[in-house]
Amino acid sequence: MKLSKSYYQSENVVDIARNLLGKVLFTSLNNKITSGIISETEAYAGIRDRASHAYNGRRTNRTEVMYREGGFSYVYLCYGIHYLFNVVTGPENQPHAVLIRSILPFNGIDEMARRLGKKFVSNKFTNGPGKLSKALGISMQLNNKLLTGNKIWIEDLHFKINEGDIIASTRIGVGYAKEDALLPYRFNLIPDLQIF
DNA sequence: CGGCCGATCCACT
DNA sequence: GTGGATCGGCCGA
Repeated sequence: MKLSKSYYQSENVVDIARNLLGKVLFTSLNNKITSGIISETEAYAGIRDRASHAYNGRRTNRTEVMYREGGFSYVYLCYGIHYLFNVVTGPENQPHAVLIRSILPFNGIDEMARRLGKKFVSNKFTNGPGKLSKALGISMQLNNKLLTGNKIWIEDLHFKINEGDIIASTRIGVGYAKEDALLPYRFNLIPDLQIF
């Protein structure tokens, strides 16, 4: 059920970003399992992508994990407040990553509501990269973790996604990336898709 | 060092 | 539509 190491190590990060739609992101923290169906992703394509933290081969403590082989988590603090979760993909030394931008709450709804300080959970509480991290309990302690391990992982539960269920568009918040800001590297499930 | 700013979100108006 | 929260990464001196 868990996506395998070889899944993450395939070469084309844009294909992986598209293929991750409909897969299910899990965390298991303090014996609490929570999960959500991935409904929005963005590809960050290595050292040639001006929007990527690894653009032009930038290699720092923060970005080091991006250079590992595919199948590790890359979590970082954004705006001093929000934790953003990425999937590292591709072979070693090719710093590709997929940002998970939105999930549909699936397992552990009550625990997610508790983390969010809400009485209930709906899609709109997990429809942003900072929000879904809060719901799933993702913070820096889940950085640089194997996605084939038992703290954070992704499963294929065989929800069928068709090409027509996917909308491609430009990435959010990367205006600084010049011409690369125009790349169609963002993928959404269509809004009212019936998965079940 | 100092200073700028970000792969965001929410509460305002 | 605007601005504040909040802090670590990054770059240039």
